Amino acid sequence: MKYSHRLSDAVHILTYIGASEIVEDDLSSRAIAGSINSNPSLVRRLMSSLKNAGLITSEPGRAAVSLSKPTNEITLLDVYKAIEEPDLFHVDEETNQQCPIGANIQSALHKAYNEVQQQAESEMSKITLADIVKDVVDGNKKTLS
Amino acid sequence: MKYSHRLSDAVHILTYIGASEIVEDDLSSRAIAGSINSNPSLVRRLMSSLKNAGLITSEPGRAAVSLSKPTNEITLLDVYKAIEEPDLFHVDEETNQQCPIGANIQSALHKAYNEVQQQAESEMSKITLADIVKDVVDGNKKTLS
DNA sequence: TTAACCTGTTATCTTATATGTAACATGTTA
DNA sequence: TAACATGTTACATATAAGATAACAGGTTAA
Repeated sequence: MKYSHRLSDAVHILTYIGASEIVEDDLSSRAIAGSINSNPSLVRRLMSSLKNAGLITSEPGRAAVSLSKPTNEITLLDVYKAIEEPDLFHVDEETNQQCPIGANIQSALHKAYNEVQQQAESEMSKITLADIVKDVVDGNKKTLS
Repeated sequence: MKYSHRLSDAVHILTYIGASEIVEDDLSSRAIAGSINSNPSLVRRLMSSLKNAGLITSEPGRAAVSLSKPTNEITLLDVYKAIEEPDLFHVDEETNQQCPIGANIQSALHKAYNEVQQQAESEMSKITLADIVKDVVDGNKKTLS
């Protein structure tokens, strides 16, 4: 998945909810889809994952989604784990076990990838939805002034 | 691309070259493909990218590829940049510019993603081909003993 | 010099995935 | 009861990775 922007759209949804004071107060999937320039079904599917991860609260029939936690307690890592595959890189699991290289490269790569993954996740855990919302709100103020 | 193992296969190729003393000394694309359990054409295409990045040296007609640098001077980051798209995450570039959120989310996400990218790349630059080769060779010794 | 091998490149096919879109069961509200 | 919402599923389309084949041209050894 190289051309995916699921994570971006999921953050967009959370930002929309968290910064709803600067938009018309319509939190329907249709209104959020309008902001993303996508469609309500995509939004509802992403929201389903966010809901399963405990990041948002919603009810059938009511356009009344809300964040389950304050924006400074929702990290980029939380969204990543709710939405994306767990691993940034993938080991080729089909290497030739009869070859000394093929038989040992998988564990060597897993070890290397784990180190990169940990650093990336550590950084993601430092970035909160509050940071994103602030950047968006500040950017909007700048436009208005 | 989510299910890609191009990076793993590229590291596999470099490891095969760098640890060729523990395999039969055949460095043809056919032999390397045999270790990956793939096909020679894929190997040659990846090698083409590795060659463009200055990591390996090869000549048409001769099965005599070699590393352009010592294994401890080739990092995982070098391979990543030679093979993969530059960005781990992708910003949705189609957001609604008429919406305060849609108009400002892109730059906020770019900023956040850049921080994660930098940490990941920093970690990748610390992992060298020498580390991978060592793990593979050690793993092989363990099997033989 | 010729047969057998190789590299480097391109093209095609298949498969996996993301997204767009529609549909529908069901809940909510005025 | 009409209008609108969510939550879920199904399907079509677009994109990308990988498998495979083909071929022009270089290399090597008998």
